[in-house]
Amino acid sequence: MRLTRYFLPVLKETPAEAQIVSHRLMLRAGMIKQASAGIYSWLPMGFKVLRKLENIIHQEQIRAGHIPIQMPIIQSADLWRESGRYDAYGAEMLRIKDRHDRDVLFTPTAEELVTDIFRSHVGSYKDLPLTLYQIQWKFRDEVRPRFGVMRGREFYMKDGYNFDLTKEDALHAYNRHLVSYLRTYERMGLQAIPMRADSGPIGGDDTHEFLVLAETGESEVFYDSQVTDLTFGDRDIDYDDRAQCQAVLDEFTSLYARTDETHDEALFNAIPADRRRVARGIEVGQIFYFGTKYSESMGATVADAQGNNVPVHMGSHGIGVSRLIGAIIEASHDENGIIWPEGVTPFHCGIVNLKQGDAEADAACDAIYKSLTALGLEPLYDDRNERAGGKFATMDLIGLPWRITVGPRGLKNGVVELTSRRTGESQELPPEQAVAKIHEIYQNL
RNA sequence: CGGGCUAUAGCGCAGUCUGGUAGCGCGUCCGUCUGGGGGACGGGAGGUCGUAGGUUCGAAUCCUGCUAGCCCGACCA
Repeated sequence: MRLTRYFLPVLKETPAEAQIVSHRLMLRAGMIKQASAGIYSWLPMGFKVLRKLENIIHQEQIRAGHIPIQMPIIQSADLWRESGRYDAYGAEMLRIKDRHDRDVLFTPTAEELVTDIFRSHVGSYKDLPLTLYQIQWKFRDEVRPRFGVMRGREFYMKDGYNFDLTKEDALHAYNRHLVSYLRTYERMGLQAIPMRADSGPIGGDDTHEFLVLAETGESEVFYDSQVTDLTFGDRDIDYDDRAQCQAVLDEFTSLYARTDETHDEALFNAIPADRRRVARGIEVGQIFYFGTKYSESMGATVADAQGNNVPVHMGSHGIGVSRLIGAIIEASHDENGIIWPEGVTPFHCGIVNLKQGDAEADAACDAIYKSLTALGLEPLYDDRNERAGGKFATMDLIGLPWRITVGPRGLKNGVVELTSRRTGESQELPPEQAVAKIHEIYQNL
């Protein structure tokens, strides 16, 4: 993409309404525009990142054997009365009347709807296990939205629901979700620590929240420092292998790691003092096993092998997609702007032409642009007639992980500059080698 | 939902106390010179001062209602 043909409304100054760094940077980098309190339009670059996260989530969910669907955002109140949550949910649920004066609502979550789909079409244990998920806009009418997309009212969320014959099967589904979430967050360049959590209004027995450590996190967290040494890496996983999935869960949840909701001072103090950590975290996902809570109230049963109708065991599992963008920026930025991890960056690299209009510099930039594009990479070429300082400032702000700087001075020696946004380190090398290097970086991702 | 604050050009702000020609910086548009970390000079465009009413010869400024947004708390993915 050529910057002169793109829509990237960057701001030099910070809008007054933004307090925390991710909100400020998202506004300044032209990713979002507030439409009203807690509701945002996603401008091209923000939308691009959102799509990248979504793609990673889809890939990892499908890899785990889970099946994508899409459910409506406006739902009838009837189903919610059936589960008893229409009255239980409270003012956070946005209730609307349609033209026939029927009660409808903007979905805050979809247990009722997915359970209705299930009970309409599934009747036998032979159809299990089944996990359906969607990535869809949700609405929770927060009393006080804040922190930009991290605590909006409208938010984009992956929500998945497993249906299993037995508790053991459902716990395996729970473990599958934990494993797939670990992989998902790592691909996004994030460390998200599973912590024992409280089940809240969704209800249930087993639940873990995934937290990204950040000073601006809304939750206070307590953990054993060894937990941050754990990485999933590129290990092979067989999602049908129960023992293997269980082993991953054990590995990642045995060390002490809890939010303030479930914090246990005595257990925490049993950790060697030098490993005790108290910090703040941003919740970016949560997994639940809640058994037959909805299947019983809504009659979601299957015939088991003996021909008895039994309620299915369920769980639900969420990833806050839009808030993840805020979390990634909170975890990865400096005083000049965002630093995108390679896995989620809106463009793979920036090309800065230091002297727009100079025949040689223009030609070299065009050639680099074409080479990168031919390799399947997406560069952002700053071809504006701006001075170098302005172009560098924009690139730093929007945070592309790699930058190729092209100027007449370097071209005289046959070189361009390749710079890492994260480390600031630069190397001079011929244009073809810079292209090859970028290609290599993304191939190894 | 309790407490506090704000609303003036695209963004950041001054002007309000003490009523009298609506300003500054950045951005933006045109031109010239520039050209390796937000450059210089010259010339433009852009605001019914959130909204409705009131006081007054006269209201961005004083008074009242309303709306929107922000911060702290309670709540929450």
